[in-house]
Amino acid sequence: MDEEYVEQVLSLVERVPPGRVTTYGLIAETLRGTLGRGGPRQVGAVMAAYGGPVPWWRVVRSDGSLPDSHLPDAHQEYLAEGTPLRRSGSVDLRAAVWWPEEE
DNA sequence: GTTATGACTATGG
DNA sequence: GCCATAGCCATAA
Repeated sequence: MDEEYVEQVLSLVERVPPGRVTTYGLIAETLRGTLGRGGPRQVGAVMAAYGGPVPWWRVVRSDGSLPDSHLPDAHQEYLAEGTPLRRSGSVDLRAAVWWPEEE
């Protein structure tokens, strides 16, 4: 099944360094390069189903804002990790974005 | 095969 | 950066 896809997604999320974040689209593109399938929405679906154990707050939308429901928890983690935030509470992507390949 | 749905993205305002 | 709209990938009914 898509167990492999799930494994890859979670693996990448776990690799994100503290204080940095990545986006659904970046993960999706990386996996599309290796597995040749999936998309941002699939990554989101995987996170919704299996994202519990991993640092899901380090995965944000392409504009730096977060999924509606996670703001309170995520904000707390960002403060603890020193993730660059903007006044609105969204992440400052320009400073915090992390590309899976650069590790 | 067609529709609806979802932790999405690109584009225009 | 935020809002609305259109497009995308995969799954389910």
